Amino acid sequence: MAASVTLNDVAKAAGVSIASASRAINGLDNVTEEVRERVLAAAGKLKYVPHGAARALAMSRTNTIGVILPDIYGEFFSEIIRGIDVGARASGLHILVSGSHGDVKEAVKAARAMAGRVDGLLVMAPYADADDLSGKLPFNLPLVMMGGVGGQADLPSLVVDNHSGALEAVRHLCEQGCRRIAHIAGPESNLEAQDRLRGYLDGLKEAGLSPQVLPGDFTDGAGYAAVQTLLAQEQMPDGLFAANDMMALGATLGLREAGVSIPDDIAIIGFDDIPVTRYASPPISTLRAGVFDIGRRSLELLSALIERGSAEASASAASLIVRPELVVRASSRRR
Amino acid sequence: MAASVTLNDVAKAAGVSIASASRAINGLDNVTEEVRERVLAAAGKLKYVPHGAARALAMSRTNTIGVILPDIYGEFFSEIIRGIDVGARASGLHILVSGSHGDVKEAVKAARAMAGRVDGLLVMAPYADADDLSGKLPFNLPLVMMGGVGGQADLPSLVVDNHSGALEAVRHLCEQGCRRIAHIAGPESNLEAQDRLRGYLDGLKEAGLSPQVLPGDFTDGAGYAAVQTLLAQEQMPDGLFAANDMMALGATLGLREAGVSIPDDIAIIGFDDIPVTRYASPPISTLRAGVFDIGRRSLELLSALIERGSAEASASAASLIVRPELVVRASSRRR
DNA sequence: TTGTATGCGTTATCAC
DNA sequence: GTGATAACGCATACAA
Repeated sequence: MAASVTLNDVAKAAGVSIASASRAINGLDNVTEEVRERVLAAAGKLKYVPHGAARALAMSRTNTIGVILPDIYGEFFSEIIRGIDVGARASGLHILVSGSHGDVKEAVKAARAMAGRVDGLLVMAPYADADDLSGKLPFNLPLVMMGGVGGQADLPSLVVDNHSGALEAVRHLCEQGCRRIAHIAGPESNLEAQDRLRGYLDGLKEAGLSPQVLPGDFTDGAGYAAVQTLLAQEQMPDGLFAANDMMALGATLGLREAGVSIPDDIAIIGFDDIPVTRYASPPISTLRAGVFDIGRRSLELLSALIERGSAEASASAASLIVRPELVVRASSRRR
Repeated sequence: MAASVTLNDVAKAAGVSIASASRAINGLDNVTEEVRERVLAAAGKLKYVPHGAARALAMSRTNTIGVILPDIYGEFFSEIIRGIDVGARASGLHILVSGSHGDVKEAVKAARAMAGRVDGLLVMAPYADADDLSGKLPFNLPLVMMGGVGGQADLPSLVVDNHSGALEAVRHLCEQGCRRIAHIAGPESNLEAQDRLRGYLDGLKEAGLSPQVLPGDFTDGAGYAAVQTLLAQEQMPDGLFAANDMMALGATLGLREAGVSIPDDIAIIGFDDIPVTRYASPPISTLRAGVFDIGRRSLELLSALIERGSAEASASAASLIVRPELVVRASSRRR
């Protein structure tokens, strides 16, 4: 059922060999103009469409890259995908996506399913137990890791310097006069969240302040819940650093509901700079990790690896470390 | 380079024929337990991973569906993808995505590239000149159209009743006491936008009001720009219906900047119910098209077509029409 | 320039 | 139960 009319049919209809038909269709120059026209005409009439899998098998080239993300939707991942898409279009590559849903096993399974169907892999797996990946992922396929912790399995990767970003967030809040700075953490098993937490703790130590960490899971609901905890305390913090923007957003919602003024009563800053931060009221300060760029540059890196041909190059490539940039908006600007 | 260790290698290492190796790995029952263990052990040691393209070619089954959207990121499409992803996981299908970037040619090109690599196609192409699709798209592959206009090329499809949704939006604004209701339109070539515009015009006629239509392109920037036009008028409208939520969002931003009160000075309603509408201030009223459900149900429909096997079934399947639901939030609630 | 034949990695149909 | 072997649809080295 799949693809009924084959190159063979076209060749037959045009009265040439299958080889000539192939050449004509692929635009090679060693075919008479007359033959080419006959073949193309036949192909058009029969509505011939090349069979991707067959071509991939014959050429061992798919012009497709596999993308494995924790999820394939939502503000954050959507931006990553946008970056990848832009890069992919530039390189003429298609995208096979898969969500690992926070599970390493799923990620490995997805990668296995992609073998032989992609020319390279772009994977983001910020899981604590991601060491498993190093051994199970590379089916000698070019591979680029996105995010996660630097040097993970010393694969080529693009990582964000989460620690220094968090540090900067804390320093910024201090500069705005905050003295009691709380932190809404990301999932405990998330490596990036861990680094951000460490940065927060180091920042507070540096400033001689005492930390307060609330649990979170990167969702706006968690931000909202954390704020409820805060509101129940005898004393509210005057600064809040959320491990990502969605939680910061949820926090502002809860705070507004409670009539707490932002940034006067409490200054807020998030992390990632997803688009929605600009639409919030007040607009949320954040650390721009360049989510879009992470996607785009990862793809460029991968694309280069693919062109260079060898999967070995993959093992030698250096990791790019992206340093997040402080973006101050109304949620934390006091003067 | 692609996938170096093949089934042949495994068979050789296990000292069996390639046929037995295949059977053992695929869990068929006609193999000795002893052979199976030997094969699995060899496969594990050699890190064998089946070659997707080869398997697809041999089985003419890819367990993958192709998804073609105008774009593969952003609030709206991200929600569609989420729906598709949920359905796909349930059916054990992988997803090959591609953005057509508003161009029919691109969509066709993407579809061609997917032939032989997917078991079915899910396409959204709300373009005015999408008639081309009907002839060029179906490479006798199961196909489901998402959105667009109903009965487009009488392919099985899932469409939103944009006209009735728009009508409802206008009626709602009227009920809130609005007398001068403006509309920010979507792209002229977009079929869904056209229907929403028609619904708006019909609604105004019904209420005996005179329309004002501002051009737009579904981006927040367009909403913002439209508001600037409005602000420059001698008399502002007291109701605003944006053809989608992003434009409504941009409009509220512009209005807030100008110190116009929402909904007291002007009531606002959008269309689609993308997640960000809830985070806006004030939260934006909208028509819930069930973006997520469109994705999920489209996939279910496609999945069923694939199981049923025939591409012909595709031609007989009926179209599902989704009627959007009015969601009233603070941006248009006056009492 | 054109056609023939082989291989890509699997599955599936046979005999054994 | 197991092992040759023929597809699957295409590209290509080689021969003509």
